[in-house]
Amino acid sequence: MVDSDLQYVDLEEVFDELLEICGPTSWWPADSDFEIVIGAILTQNTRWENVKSALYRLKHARMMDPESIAYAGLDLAEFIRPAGYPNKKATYLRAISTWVLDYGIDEYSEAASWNDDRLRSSLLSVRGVGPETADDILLYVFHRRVFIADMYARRLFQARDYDVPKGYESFRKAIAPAVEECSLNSDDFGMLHGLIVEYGKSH
DNA sequence: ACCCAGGGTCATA
DNA sequence: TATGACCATGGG
Repeated sequence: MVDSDLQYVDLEEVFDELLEICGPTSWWPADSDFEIVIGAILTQNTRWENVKSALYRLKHARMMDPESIAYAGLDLAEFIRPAGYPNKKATYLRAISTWVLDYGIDEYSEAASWNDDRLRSSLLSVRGVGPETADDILLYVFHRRVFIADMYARRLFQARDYDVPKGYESFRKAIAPAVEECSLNSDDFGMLHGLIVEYGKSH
């Protein structure tokens, strides 16, 4: 049998199916948009339980704001150590926090006025922000209609005999027509990603 | 002890 | 363009 083409995936059907199985999920769990940005960096190749510990330590140290992190010293690495790669991620957190100070993340910010492509490429220019992290921020902070083409989504569609191209960007490009076509809004896509991850964890 | 998680960078070919 | 080494902690 020839594998099905991702461009014809019915994402609404997938959404309804997973919602039926898993029930509603609340993604992205956070107290603020800035915390989502920080969490998106910290969770790279890292379990969420470890990230929660690091986020708690930052909040407890009153550092959960762009100024504190952008100008933090060597101790920043110690606060986030539970999330792994402390030296790398401390550098990344300073970089994205500087970006936030420059362009903003609230609805009246300069960044919010950019279209999806410009916003995405600007995020990708930040050290430590790759395609998946950029999409996390586009979806959960800027509320754009974005499909997170991560490993969980890959496994889901591979299990359904779809031909999923290698690499994040190739996968994303292949499913882009289905994202365009479907009637899911930004909040739906946010829930969809949560459902795909929760479903993936339990299978 | 071994494997991997809600990835990305950089050097190399 | 596409691999591979590297980054680091905690849970199974």
